[in-house]
Amino acid sequence: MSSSTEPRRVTIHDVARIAGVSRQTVSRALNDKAEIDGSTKQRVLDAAKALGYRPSRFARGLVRQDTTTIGLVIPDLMNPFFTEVASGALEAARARGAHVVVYDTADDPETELATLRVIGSQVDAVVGYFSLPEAELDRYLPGIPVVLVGRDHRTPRFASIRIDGEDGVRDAVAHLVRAGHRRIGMLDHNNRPEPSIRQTWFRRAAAECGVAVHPGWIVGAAQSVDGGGEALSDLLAAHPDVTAVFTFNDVIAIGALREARRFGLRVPGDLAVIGFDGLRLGTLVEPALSSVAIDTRALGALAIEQVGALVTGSAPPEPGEIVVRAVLHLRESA
Amino acid sequence: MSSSTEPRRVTIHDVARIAGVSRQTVSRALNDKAEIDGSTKQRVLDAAKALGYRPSRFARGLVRQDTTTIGLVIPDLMNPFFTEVASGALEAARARGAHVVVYDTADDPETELATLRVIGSQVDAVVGYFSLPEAELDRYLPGIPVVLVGRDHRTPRFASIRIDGEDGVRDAVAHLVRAGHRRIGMLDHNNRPEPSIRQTWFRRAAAECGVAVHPGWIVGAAQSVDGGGEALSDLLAAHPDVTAVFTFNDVIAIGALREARRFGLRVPGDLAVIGFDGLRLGTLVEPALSSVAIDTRALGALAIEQVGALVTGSAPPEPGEIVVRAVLHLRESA
DNA sequence: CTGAAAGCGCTAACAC
DNA sequence: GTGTTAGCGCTTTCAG
Repeated sequence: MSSSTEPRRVTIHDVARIAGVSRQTVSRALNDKAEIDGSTKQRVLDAAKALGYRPSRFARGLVRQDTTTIGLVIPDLMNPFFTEVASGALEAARARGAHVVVYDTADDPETELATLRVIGSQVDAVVGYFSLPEAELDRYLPGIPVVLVGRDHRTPRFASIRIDGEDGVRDAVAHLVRAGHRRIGMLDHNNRPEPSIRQTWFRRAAAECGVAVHPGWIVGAAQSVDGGGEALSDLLAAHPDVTAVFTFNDVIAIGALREARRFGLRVPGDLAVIGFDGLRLGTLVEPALSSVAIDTRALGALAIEQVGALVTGSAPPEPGEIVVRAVLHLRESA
Repeated sequence: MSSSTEPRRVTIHDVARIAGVSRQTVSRALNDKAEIDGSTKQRVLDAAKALGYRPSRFARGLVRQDTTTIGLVIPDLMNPFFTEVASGALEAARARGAHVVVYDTADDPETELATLRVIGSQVDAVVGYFSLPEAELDRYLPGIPVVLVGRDHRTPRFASIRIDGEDGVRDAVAHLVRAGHRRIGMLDHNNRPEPSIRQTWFRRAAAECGVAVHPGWIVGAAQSVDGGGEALSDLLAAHPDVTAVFTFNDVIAIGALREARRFGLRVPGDLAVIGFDGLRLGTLVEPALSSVAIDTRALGALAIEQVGALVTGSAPPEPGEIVVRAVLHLRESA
């Protein structure tokens, strides 16, 4: 979308000419400065309106460099988790007087790369969820402050916010075990070949609670409601004796809830379900979803704070220095 | 958040000095231009990295004015309707190579005003949901292309996208009547004193179908799930004989669904529910929500297209010229 | 292949 | 009160 097709930009110079004053006076009138005659000011304003003049944000930004624009990169706005994070980020940015350009990478590395390519010249700092290696980020974002959310940084000039759900997951598993569950499955994500860190927490917690986790009890799920349903279906087909599931996130858990209902299983009676994220959405489904909850909006706000700190020249934190902890929220599904 | 506290900006001039070349050569190296010696280029790149140089987006934008930045103003990102619209808008913007700065006005006129005050100098065009009168918009957005979503424009230089749900609502009411319902209530919003246009459509449809609408059958609801629940509770307390409800939107409908369940009512057996918006969310609840559906993502995309047209100098459309129609999606709740 | 000059549109200083 | 002079940092001519 280029503006170059337009006839020619109306500049402050044109307004000055029409109003019969200098450019400086035009500037004064437009910016509500004190030292200007009332009638002159009105004349300038009229001329500006008549010409359809509007100041160039670039020229203005160039001379009084006082606004911060932050690029917020998320994989999928339609995923309620990222919506909540974005919402918190927007609110924090507004409080700081910063502007936020939002980029949705569609959960796709190509799109993420394309975003990286254009973002550098549009914003003062970047915060978000990336899948690309840091070398790539560093390459396309030379010198630009970057805050990685949900993933530790290695590049010294970056910052990151770690999400620590280990205690929360331990509480979740302990809760299930206390309720008598011994065969607890997990619906992990299937985005990447490696198991998620959440799966690691889950296995560790199970071991600590003294319950074994059969390899077949852990199945991969696409990160969607349907994906969660299918994964539960697979799990139950192979291991109908599983009595509880922990899921990679709430979206998957909600799919599992729905699938359980279709199976004729009662939750939590026949099958207990605990998700991860603590989305608002989890309170709307029936039964309400128990979850290892992150304060998502606070996470978004924290991300903005961190990026603001980098912009104003603070030293980047150590990896793992900034942490958001997830805690177990028990509702009805377990 | 000001950058003025920083020591001093590293400019292209500094890089040129360190690399022992002219500024133009630096520019050439940085922008991957052809006419430059390989070793010179490397030297420049090294110097740039060593100094932590990064080009000023303002200076760059000033000289090659070729990127469009659109301001997207929405009342509440946490409301799934606006999330979906925003998502569609982001995707369309990406396709056009435009950048989108998102502003959440928190459904509050003060915040909306504050947003207007800063947005004008940050974006090339504005699109979104506003509650303020056009005179105010025009005042703070002088000369800037504006697209109003869900509300007709009067100011000639503006554009607007009308949402027409009249046929869809008629279909919804006709469906209910066909199913035997004669006492159909409505949960309208209670944001503003006036009844919503959706209520008007509802009354008109009911009249056409030959069913009377008792004034007490229409109650106001806060635009939230809880609000929907409370409103249904009020309605049923006063008029337990109502057998179906149409709601201002899906969020309210989902609250009604939940409340009906608490009341021990079966949906659609004891109470039929039809919402408005057609949110994804409606497919996740139990029973799945029937709704007069808008293609929200297409709406967002259309908004971006319209604003793009204005930016490139197209004549603004007439009020009511651009229309998105809502159609009845029958699922389980009616 | 590289440099010098000119200017993008605006505002902060300083004159008058 | 208003105009003049200098840039803000960058890229685009156009010479060499």
